Amino acid sequence: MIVARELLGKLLIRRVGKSVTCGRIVETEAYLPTGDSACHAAQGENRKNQSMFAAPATAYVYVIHARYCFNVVTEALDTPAAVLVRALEPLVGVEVMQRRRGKRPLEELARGPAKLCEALRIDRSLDGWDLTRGEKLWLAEDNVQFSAQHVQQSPRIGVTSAKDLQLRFYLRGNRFVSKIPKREWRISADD
DNA sequence: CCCCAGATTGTCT
DNA sequence: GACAATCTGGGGA
Repeated sequence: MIVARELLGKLLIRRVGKSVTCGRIVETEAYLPTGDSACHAAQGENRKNQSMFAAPATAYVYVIHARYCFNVVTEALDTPAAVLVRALEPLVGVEVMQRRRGKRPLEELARGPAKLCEALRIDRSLDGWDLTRGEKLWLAEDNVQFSAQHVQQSPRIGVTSAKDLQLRFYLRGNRFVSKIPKREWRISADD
């Protein structure tokens, strides 16, 4: 949950051969190891979710509705928690993303968890990938400040259980965020 | 095997 | 905002 906030503003970088694509994280959701029925590991470990039980900074990539979604594992070994990255602001390799996603406006390239996976070509082969290796797929700091924007909190999108938990975080006013609630009811303190 | 959930998306009204 | 298309893997028979 803390990591979900910390990941906002960070860069997600992907290299496939010579082509590099990179985006700034503007929207995340936390999935907790306990008391969260929406967490994929709530029913214990299986082949599909086993990378959630891996070390922190492991990638957890799963398939849903015939699409991929990308998570960062956040807790210690055998404690299944992860942060879903829901939206990116495309920064590097826009043409490559457009080739992968079809020629769409900039806002449509990575606004949504499965859209960003298509734009960065993230698939199940990256499930369990160590994000600290600094190759293929990794995270980095952004030089650009976003202190002018505040972190907004809301319930998670699309979940059918634990709807009440406010575990989604996004940059208020950012045009690359996938969905804005009718009412923005709670603002978490900005660092 | 069969059934079906599911952290989605695109299209249509 | 409603809804159908899409498909993998878990769980039951």
